[in-house]
Amino acid sequence: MLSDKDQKELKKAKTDKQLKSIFKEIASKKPDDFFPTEELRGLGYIRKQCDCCGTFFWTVLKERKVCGDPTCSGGFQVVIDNPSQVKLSFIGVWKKIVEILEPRGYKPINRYPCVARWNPTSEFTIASISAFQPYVITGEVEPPAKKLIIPQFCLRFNDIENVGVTGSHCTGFVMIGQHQFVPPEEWNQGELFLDIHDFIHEGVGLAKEEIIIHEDSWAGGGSFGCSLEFFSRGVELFNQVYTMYEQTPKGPQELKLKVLDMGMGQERVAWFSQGTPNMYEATFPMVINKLREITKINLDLDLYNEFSKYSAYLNIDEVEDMDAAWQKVANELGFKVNDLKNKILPMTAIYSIAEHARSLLFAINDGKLPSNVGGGYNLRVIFRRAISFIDQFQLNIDMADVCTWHALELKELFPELSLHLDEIEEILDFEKEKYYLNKKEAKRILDKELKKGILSTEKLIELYDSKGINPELVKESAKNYGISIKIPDDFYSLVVERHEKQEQIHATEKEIELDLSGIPETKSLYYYDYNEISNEAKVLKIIDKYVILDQSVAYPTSGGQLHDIGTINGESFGDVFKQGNYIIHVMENDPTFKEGELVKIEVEKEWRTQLSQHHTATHIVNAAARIILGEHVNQAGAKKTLRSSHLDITHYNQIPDDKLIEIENMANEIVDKKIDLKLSFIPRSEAEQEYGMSIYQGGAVPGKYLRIVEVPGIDVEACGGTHLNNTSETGKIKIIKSQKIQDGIVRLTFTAGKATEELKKLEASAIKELENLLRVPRKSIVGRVNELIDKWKKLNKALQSGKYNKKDLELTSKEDFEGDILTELSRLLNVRKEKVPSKIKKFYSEWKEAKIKLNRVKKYLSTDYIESLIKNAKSFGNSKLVTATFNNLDQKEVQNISSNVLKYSDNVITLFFNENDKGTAITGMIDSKAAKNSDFHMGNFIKEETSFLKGKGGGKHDYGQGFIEKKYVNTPIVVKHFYKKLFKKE
RNA sequence: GGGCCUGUAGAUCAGUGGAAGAUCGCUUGAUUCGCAUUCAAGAGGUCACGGGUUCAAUUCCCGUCAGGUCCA
Repeated sequence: MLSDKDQKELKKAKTDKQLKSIFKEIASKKPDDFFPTEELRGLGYIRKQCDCCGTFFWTVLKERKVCGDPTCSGGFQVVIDNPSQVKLSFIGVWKKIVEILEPRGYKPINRYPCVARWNPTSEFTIASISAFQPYVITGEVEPPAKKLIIPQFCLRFNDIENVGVTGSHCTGFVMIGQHQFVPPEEWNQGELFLDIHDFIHEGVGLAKEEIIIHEDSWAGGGSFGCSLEFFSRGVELFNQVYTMYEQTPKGPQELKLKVLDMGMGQERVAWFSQGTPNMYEATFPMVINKLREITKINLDLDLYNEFSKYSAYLNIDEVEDMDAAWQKVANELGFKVNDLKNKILPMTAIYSIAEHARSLLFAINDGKLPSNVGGGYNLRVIFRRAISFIDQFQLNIDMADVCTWHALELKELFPELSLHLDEIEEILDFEKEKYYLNKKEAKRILDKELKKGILSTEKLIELYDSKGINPELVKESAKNYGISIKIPDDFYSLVVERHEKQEQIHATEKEIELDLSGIPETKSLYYYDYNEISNEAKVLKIIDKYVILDQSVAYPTSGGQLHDIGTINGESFGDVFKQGNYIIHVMENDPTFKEGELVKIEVEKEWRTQLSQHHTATHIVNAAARIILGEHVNQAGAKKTLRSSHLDITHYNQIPDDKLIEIENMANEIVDKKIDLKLSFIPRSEAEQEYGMSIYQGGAVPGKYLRIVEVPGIDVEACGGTHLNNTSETGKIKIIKSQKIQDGIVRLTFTAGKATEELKKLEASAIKELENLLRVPRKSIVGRVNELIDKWKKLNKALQSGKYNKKDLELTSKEDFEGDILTELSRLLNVRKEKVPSKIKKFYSEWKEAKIKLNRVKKYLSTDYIESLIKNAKSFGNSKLVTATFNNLDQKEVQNISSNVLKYSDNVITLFFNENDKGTAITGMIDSKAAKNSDFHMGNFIKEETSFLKGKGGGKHDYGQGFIEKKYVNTPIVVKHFYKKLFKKE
């Protein structure tokens, strides 16, 4: 169908956008080749070109001159004189399409989760076709049916600010998909067109006069095709896309699998059919009614009806000056701006709250948590938007309740939404708490900052970026302080700019890639029995130390599992990795065997066993965590090494110790149940239907067949790793620690099998070490450490005063402790478990040291000694100068003696010398009275004189210290010099 | 995935390359028949942890841990 000239034109296209526009032109030049024109004409439609934009369109009205686009036909008019003959509720829309299309061979299938675990390129489903991206489209995976319809819930967060305002924007919506995946010979475009036309014409009861169909095209991800876009009353109802070609380096080519992609907003059709003032009233009337009852907000539907005609003017994407836009709408409606806002805004609040709650319900139910990173951030944003409406209008609404109502209203179509409502409430409650904490914090910071006066743009950006305080809030609070804050018009782009600047610095890493063209992919032999550790193979290629065989038992690093190590013909390899489907062994030395030779490969058994134990344990811990914490737990990453394994799970908060123990116990129970694992390869769609989308715990997996690892009754995952044959082979599982690695994700680190035993040995020896150090049996260690810390504090204090209690010089506690000693100590000392012994040793030696020091300085700190010092003081100006020379004291000790002198007497200056192996330290202080009596600057004095003697020093006017190395001058000379200077100055 | 901010007394937080602070709370004493109040005195700090730079680090630099926030 594409002429040579067309092909040449298309080949030039570099982007999807160019493809689309070139193809649109080609298709409209030869409509009979690309569009179901026969069927269109048969229905009575005539082809026309829009006077306004030039697009070709089909209509039954001879006199029509413009296409259906709102900009050409003058806005949308759904509510007046609603054109639809059939009134369909939201769920009714789905029922109707099933009623019409199921007899025509379309299989209605259940929606996919809106959290798209199976798709490596996007976090949420954003269209019905997302359910089948990428592997169905590429032909790698069989679709659940060749012709199907699906009510797919989708999330899009680019229009959040418009929700509730324009009457037709949503963050979450159901896109009903009409899809077909067939080879070219089975493709029947006319039929596909008629099916959807009949639905809208007969099912929704839209007269043909009300339908305008545009010729258009579509391109995405290198695939493209033509499309028919259905309009009515200025509203785009849906777009039926016929994806038939793909762009290749050789130019456009017909796809082996043609894809029909028709996506229709279920909300939009319900709205259109009912002619309500906005989409929300049509979609979740029950929820809106509940909100209306509780809040007593009068939803003035007539006004909203009027308002909705103009609400498109308030689309934040298109409006530059929001205030002016409101003014315009108010003028049109004959209102004062504030009166209009006062009437409309509470309504938008109600609609937004309802809409956002629905998105949250779906997203959380499907396994995403509000968070500060990734897609979870969008959930936080809409939650906070909703709750700030609740605050603003002081509504007595709980978001979790709203979710519950939605679940009820949607139960007939989506019963799964009602299954975990308790958990969703828990998650939202936690999120709410965070919001209010943040709000309180913001108020405090603003009070503080505003007291200082005006805030710079720089400061505004910082407040927003690092504390989440938006400039509007700053402006609002500033009013209370009588300060007016100027927010730059381009504030948010300044924020973005700031981020861009910092992100540019990062360079991308380059991976090595071997040229493996011409040789077959490696057959993996590690999938069935982890005990299989040896095979014979043919050497296909050797590039330096890299060896590729025709088949191998060696496991390459992948799926978070570390590679195997072993030998080929007795020669060691220390790394194995995967490039595409090739397994590449990295030899430690250049191999002596040659390409084409037959070799024997052997994998190190203990290494393999340990990794398999950790891998199976990971699945068990994942399941255990889900049992204990709830269904919202999903894997967010994992890594298995020899020493330990970690699993990142989605959970909204730190996991408390008792829960951790429960998870560990549950995991070990599963081990003790001695369950046989089932390892198999199953066609992807079969696996998805049988086990659900939660099999993609480790993320997206390519391939027509999935390797399914099943612990029957416990856990099923698509996973390529090496696994045990029975859970009992895992050995003891021990959870070492949990840490929140980011908001909404907790990392559990644990060991299994021999690693657990090794760990226990290590812990046992650490405890033994502490027993010896503290000279107590293990049960008394914690008590002793508590005592040690207490006495360490007391002795350190005694070093200042010289007064101490004799019993602080020895450790006597015999208090017992039940529980995990190292865990308790790690909590007590605020250090990680591995550092517990060294930390205790540090406290212990400092405590012992303190005893020695105390013994050393107690005479200096005694009243007698201080009195004697003062007695010997020389007069210096109007003050007394106390001097002394010490040996081998700590600087801190000298300082203590000095400050004791200052405390004891009035109007004194001290100048102390302290000799140690390296040289002489000088410390000088002046008390407040003496400081008043003279302008002597201690810091400067010490600075000058030390540097005169090649030392260094400095300080404030009433405090100074310095140091002079022995190699320059010894202590007596230093003392002499300082005396000379002091008294000469006088 | 990336950037930024924060971690100081029981709580809320100031602060600084040079002897660790405020407010509230706590303890004791005085005022009082008693309580509230007021006054006075006092206790309470591994300045998150570990390194480094420095004559001197709570302060500067690096790493770790913990919390917060923004962006794609």
